[in-house]
Amino acid sequence: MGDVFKALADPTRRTILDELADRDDQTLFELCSRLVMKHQLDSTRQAISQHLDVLEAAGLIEVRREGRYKFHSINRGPLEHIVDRWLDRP
Amino acid sequence: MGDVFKALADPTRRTILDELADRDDQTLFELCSRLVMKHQLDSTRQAISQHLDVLEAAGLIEVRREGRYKFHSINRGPLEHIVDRWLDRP
DNA sequence: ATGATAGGCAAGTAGTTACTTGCATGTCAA
DNA sequence: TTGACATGCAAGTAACTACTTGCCTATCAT
Repeated sequence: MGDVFKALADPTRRTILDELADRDDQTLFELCSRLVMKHQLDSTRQAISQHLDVLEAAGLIEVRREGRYKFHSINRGPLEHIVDRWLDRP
Repeated sequence: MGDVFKALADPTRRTILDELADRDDQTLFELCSRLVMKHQLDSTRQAISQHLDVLEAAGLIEVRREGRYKFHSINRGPLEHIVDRWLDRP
């Protein structure tokens, strides 16, 4: 199991989460083009793919295969209470 | 201004925040000994000092000088809403 | 003043991380 | 089956990060 904080440490990965929060169930190519268009990112497909691996290992995204496509969705679970250890809220 | 997520990416820094959440207003030496005692950490003074610099740059701790002492306290402000961009809660 | 204490500065090192590069696998449409 | 498309794998590189090491400054008690 990957480290959620380490996964969030990279700005590109946070932008990927932004994009997936806006639109679920995107393929790698979809993500790449939308990251270029909307977020002014110009990473290669392989770079994005590796970021997705890190995010998946941290449990921050979930994956669904269908034929040659692989759809990625955000999983907000790990985000819910990661900072609660330092906060005094219920 | 430092990156809050990057500051949180290191386990030692998170432990430092744990310790400061438990007891505010600690000097560097106090922190070092308590990290050894309570958290099984054995980092050097310089290592801890550099971690404190990162945490301060990220706004996660605040500092108060008094003579030759420097007191460190946790600042929970930056922690409050860092994940809200991906969550749909009020 | 002198020594002890608390902390600061900075260069160097080992390990990690993001990214690239090139090729391979798997799926589908024609 | 063939070619195009979507993704996977893996070795290499450049930059970064945590940590060390050695010395320096500042404050205080005696």
